[in-house]
Amino acid sequence: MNMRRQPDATRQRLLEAAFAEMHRNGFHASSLDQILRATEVTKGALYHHFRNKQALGLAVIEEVVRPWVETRWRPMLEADRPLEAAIAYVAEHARSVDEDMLALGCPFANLTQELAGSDPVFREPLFAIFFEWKRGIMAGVRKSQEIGEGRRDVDPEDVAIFIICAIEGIWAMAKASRCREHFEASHRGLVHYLESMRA
Amino acid sequence: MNMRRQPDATRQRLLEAAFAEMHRNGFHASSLDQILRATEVTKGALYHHFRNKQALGLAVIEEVVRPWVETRWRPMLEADRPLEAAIAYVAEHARSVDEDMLALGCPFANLTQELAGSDPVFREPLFAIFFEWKRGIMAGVRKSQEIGEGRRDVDPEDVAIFIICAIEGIWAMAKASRCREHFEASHRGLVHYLESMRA
DNA sequence: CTACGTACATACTGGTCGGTATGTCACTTG
DNA sequence: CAAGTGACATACCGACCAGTATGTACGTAG
Repeated sequence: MNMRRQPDATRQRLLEAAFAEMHRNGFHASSLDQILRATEVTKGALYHHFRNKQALGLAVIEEVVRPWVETRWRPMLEADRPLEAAIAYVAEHARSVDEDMLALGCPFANLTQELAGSDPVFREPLFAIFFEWKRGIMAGVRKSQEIGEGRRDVDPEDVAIFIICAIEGIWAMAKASRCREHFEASHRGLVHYLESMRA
Repeated sequence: MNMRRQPDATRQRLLEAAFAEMHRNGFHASSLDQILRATEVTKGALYHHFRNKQALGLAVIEEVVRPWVETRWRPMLEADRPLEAAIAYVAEHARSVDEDMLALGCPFANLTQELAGSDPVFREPLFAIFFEWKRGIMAGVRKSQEIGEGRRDVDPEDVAIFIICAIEGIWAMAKASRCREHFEASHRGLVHYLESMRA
C-alpha cells in the first residue's frame, strides 16, 4: 500500500489531477478531497507540497495552463508565412477538437472567467498568459506585414487582441450550444476575418 | 420591522439581489444567506417563492438575464441600416461600459461559462438566449444585405455566430486585463471586422 | 366573525469543505 | 549508529451552506 517516496512524481500527479479537476469544475468547485481520491495521495502529502488550495491553483496555472497555451500559438509564430499558417491552423482546429474538450472548454478561458475578475492573486498570472499570447500574435502579425503577406493598414496590437478575444469567445459559446456545427461556423467566421488581413 | 405583504415585490427583490450576487460570484459561489442579508428577506420567504437554489437561478436567467441580453441587440435589428447601427453601437459601447461592469463581465457570458458546460438544466435556457440573439443578428445581416448595405457573399449565420463569440470573448478577456485600453482595442478589432462586412 | 390559504419568520440539520494537529517512517548526514 | 529532516499518513475541527420543520400573522372569502 505504501507508495515509494517520489516527491517530484507525487507533486506532478497532484498538479495533473488538479488541472483535470479544475478544467472540469473550475477552481472553487474543485474539491481537494476529490483530487486526493483521484491521485491516491493523502491530505498530508498535498499540504506538504502546497501551502493551501490557492497555491495549488496558482501552480496549475503557471506549470500546466501556461505551457498548454503557449504550445498552441508558438508554431504559428515560427512559420514562414504566419498568416497562412494561422488560417490553416484555425480551419483545422474546428475539426480536431474532440467532444470532451468541446464540452469542457478552454482551460485558460475557464479560469480567467472564474478567477481573474475577482481575485488579483489569480489575475496576475492569468494576465501574464494573455500578455505573452498577445505578444506572440503581434510578432506574427508584424512578420506577416514585413514579408508582404499581411496588410499594413492595421494595428498589430488591435488585431492580436481581437483574435484572442474571438478564440476565447468561440470556446465559451461552444459550451452553450454544444453543437459541432456552431463551433465550426464560428471558426469559419474567424477564418474569414483572418483572410481579410491579407495584403 | 414587519414588511407589508407584497409577494410580487418580494419576489422581484429576490430576483434582483440574486442576479447581482450571481453576476459578482457566479451561481455556485452565491450564497442564499448573503442574498437574504442583502434583501432583508428571510429564508422562509425565499423558499416560499422558489423551490430551491436552482429554481432561483433559472428564474434569474429567464427573467433578468434574458431581457438584459435582448435589450442590447434589439435596437440594432430595428435600425434602418443595421450594419451602420451595429458599428456605431460597438464603437460607443467600448466607452460606455463602466469600471464595475468591466470587472464583473457580461452576466450572460459568466453564467454560460459556469453552468452551460456541465448542467443541462441550465444549458437549455442559456442556449435559448444565445439562439434568440443569433436569430436577431442573422435577421439584421439579412436585412443589411437586402438593402445593399452589407456584402452578399457571406453566410448570415456564420457572421452572427462569430459576432456573438467575439463580443463574449471581449468581455471575458476584459477580466484578465482589466484595462480600458485593451477593452477598447478589442472593440476596434470588432469594428474593423464589421466594416469588412460592408458591400 | 370565522376559517383558511398565502406569505412570511425562526431554528435547526446533515453534509461538505479547506485547513490543521499530530504521528510515523524512510533516508541522509555526521 | 544516532539524530535530524523530508515525505508522507490519519484524525479531526470549525465554518458554511442548501434545505427543512415548524410556527405565526395577514387578508380575504363566506
